Amino acid sequence: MLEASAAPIALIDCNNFYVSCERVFDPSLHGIPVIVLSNNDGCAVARSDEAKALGIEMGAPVFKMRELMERHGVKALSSNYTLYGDMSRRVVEVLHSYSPRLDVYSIDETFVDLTGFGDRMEAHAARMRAAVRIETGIPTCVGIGPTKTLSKLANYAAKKNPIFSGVCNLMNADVRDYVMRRIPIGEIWGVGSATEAKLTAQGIKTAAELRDMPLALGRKIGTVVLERLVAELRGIPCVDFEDVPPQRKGMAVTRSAGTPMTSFDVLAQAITAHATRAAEKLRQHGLVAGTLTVFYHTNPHKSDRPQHSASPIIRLHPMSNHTFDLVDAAVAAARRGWKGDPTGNGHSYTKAGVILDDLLAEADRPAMLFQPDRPHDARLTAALDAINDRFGKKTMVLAREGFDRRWTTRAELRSPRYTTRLSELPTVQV
DNA sequence: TCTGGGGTCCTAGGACCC
DNA sequence: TCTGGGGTCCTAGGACCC
Repeated sequence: MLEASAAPIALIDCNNFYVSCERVFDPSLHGIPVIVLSNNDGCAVARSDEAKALGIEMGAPVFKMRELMERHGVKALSSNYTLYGDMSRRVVEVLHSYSPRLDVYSIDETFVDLTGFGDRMEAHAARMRAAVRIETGIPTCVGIGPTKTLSKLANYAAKKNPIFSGVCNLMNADVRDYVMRRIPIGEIWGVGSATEAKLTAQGIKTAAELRDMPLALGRKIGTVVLERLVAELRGIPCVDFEDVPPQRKGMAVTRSAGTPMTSFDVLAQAITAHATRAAEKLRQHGLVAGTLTVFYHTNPHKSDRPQHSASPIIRLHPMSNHTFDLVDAAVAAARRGWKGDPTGNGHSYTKAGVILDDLLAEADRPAMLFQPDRPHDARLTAALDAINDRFGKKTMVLAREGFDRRWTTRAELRSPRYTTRLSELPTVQV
C-alpha cells in the first residue's frame, strides 16, 4: 500500500504567529483581541482568536474597521519583523532536536520528517510541540500525513477541532477519509479562489471529492499543478521535501509610501533607499544580480483618479551587488519610466520597489574581459555593512535618500525589538 | 495552382502561498 | 486621509532559427 510505504511528514505551524510573538513579551495582550498590521499600518495580517471571533478578516483594511476596533477594544500593533524573524529562528532551533530532517517552509511553518518513529510518532510530535511552547513561548499545532499536502490538511484539522489536542495524525487511511469528507476544497493547500470556483462548477466541494476526481480532469481544468495536488491527496508524494533550501531566484524590496510621492526627486529618494536595501540583502546572501526592475504606481484603489504605472527593466553588466551600481541602475530606470515634468506630472505614486532577478552566487559570477577592477568599492561596501550592522540599519545611507524622508512607511504602533536590540530589552518589575 | 514544420528561448501574466 | 510584502511555479504566445 502506498500509505504504508510513504514516509510520515509532520507540519508544525505556529498559531497566529505574529500575535503570539507579541504576547510572549507583553502579557497584557492575552485574552483580548489583538491584530498585527501590514507595513504602512494598512491592514490586518495577523489576528488573535478573539479578533477572528469579531469577524476581522485576513487583510482587512484598518480604516474600514476603526469603529469596530474601538467598540471592542482591539489592540493593533505595527509589524515587527525583526522580532518575528528572531522568534522563528528560535522555534526552528528547538525543532532540530526532534528530527534530523527539517524543511523550513515559511516564517511560521516547518515540515519535519518523522521517518523511523513508528507508533511513537504522535507522542513524539506532542513532545516537540510542548518543547516549542516551553522554550519559546509560542503555541503551535502539528499535522501528520504521508504527503506535504495531507500534513497541511492534518494541521488544519488540528487547529480547527480541539478533539485532536493540537496533534492530528492522518497516516491512517480511514481516519483520513473521515476528515477529508468534512474539509471544504477552499481550505486545501494550493486551491485558491480561481481553482475553487472551477472545481465548484464541477460539483467538487470537499477534499475527499477532489481526491477522487480523475487525474486527467484535474489536468484539464487546472494544470499539472492541480493534477499533482490530486495525487498528493491520494497519498502519493509529488512535492519534494527540501531539507536543503534551493538557490533563490529573485529578491525584492517594495514599500508603500507614508505620503504619496508626486515629484521625481522624492520618488528617486525612495528608489534609492529600496535599491540600497536590495544590495545589502544580496551581499548578506553572497549573491549578485543580473537584472533589475524598478516599479512604481499610483493607488489602484482610487479608480476615479488618473492612474499610471511603470516597470522599466535594466540589465546589470557586470552582475553586481554593489550599492552604487544598483542605485545608479535603479534611478536611471525609474527616470526612463517617468513621464512628464520631473517636479510633478499630476500623479500621486503610492508604492515603489526594486526587484532583482537572475541571481547568482558571487563566486560564480562570470568574469568579464574588461571588468573594471574596483577594490575600493568592495572595501567601501564592507565598511558600510559593518557600520550598519554594528550601529543599526540606516546609520549610514547615501545622501540621495534625502533628509525629509516623507515617503517612509508608517509604523506608528511597533513594539520594541525585545530580542535583538540591547536598548529595547524587556524590563521586569520585581 | 502552389505558400512548412519543428524546435528553442524568452517574457508577461496568472495563480498560489505565507 | 487611510487597502502589505516577498516569494514560487506554470503556461501561452511571440521571436527566432534551420
